[in-house]
Amino acid sequence: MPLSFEGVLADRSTWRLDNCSIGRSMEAIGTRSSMLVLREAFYGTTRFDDFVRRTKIGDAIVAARLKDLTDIGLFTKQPYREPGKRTRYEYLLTEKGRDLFPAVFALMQWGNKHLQGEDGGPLRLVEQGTGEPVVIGARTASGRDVDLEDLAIVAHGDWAGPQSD
Amino acid sequence: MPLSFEGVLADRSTWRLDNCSIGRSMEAIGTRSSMLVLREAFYGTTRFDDFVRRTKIGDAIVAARLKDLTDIGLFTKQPYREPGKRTRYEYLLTEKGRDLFPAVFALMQWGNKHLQGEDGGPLRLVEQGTGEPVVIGARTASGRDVDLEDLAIVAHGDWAGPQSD
DNA sequence: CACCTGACTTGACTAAATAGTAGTCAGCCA
DNA sequence: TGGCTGACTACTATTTAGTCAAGTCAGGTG
Repeated sequence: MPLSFEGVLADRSTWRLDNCSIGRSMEAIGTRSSMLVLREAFYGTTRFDDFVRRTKIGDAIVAARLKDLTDIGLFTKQPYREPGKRTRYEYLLTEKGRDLFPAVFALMQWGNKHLQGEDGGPLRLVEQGTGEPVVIGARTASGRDVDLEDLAIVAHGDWAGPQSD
Repeated sequence: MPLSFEGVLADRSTWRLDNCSIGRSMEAIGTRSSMLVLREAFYGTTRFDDFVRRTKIGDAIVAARLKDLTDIGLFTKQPYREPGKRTRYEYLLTEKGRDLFPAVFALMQWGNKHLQGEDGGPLRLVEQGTGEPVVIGARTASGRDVDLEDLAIVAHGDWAGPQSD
């Protein structure tokens, strides 16, 4: 059995979650187009036409996504001006947006391993400078790797009591 | 600027991806219901009615998701038999399914930090036994933490040449 | 000042995900 | 053997995502 529950959560039959962070995250950013826009932003793209060209998503959807993601605080709009052009806006990741990088690259890592051919997909994450391969995974604050079997879930905050239904 | 590109990828204007692993992953599992079913599976749920009860998703959708996810190889169906009942099937995560745990818990971690109130959501990941907090993030093979600014992308496999359009 | 361009916006439509309800069907039990 | 239960399957409706084409509009250029 993967993963264990500790404390009041130990008996899985006595509680159920209705404000699950995974569900909320998926509601906020759980579409292909959101993820591709975020991918591009992590790749350094900031301008509308670059998002459109590099994601191959239509301009209407890119515009809608940038608006949504800006509304929920993943991007900020900064005015910029190219000589001889009028003022436009570029879309810069906020901390909230940047904090998504483990999620986005975990999907890339999984896709590389399981949805591509033998070669494992076109792109790899490495550390800048050293070129060492980079892996997205779980570890403790003190730096130990943790795999699924060694994970546990604990209740946190005021939501500490099980409630059944 | 977050993240850098190395080698042939250095000039972002000369290439574009059309077999991106992030896009493929989202096509395979990029729905709220898939993620919630996977969450439950990581929590140890294996049986149909438990998935239905614990996710609050309707039985029709759970059945569809379990079928999809089994078809693409994230679950296997194993027959089981309770005394006095007929044979049913339980849904067990395959390696391909288990490999998604960084992606799923990265979403949880992000949601805890950015989509919940002050308390940061109801559940926390810790290491079994020690109770140490667990974080999903990037690190090198040799165990060093890497953050976004120190990441780089390199081309891999036969897809090594830029192609523009 | 008419024209053009880039960055969106709008609208019409298709496709996919989700919700809710109503079957189906294998087999245990009376 | 006829009903009951649990695990699905099928159907309809609604909502959301995505495609495509056309329209808007600020402002710089000829």
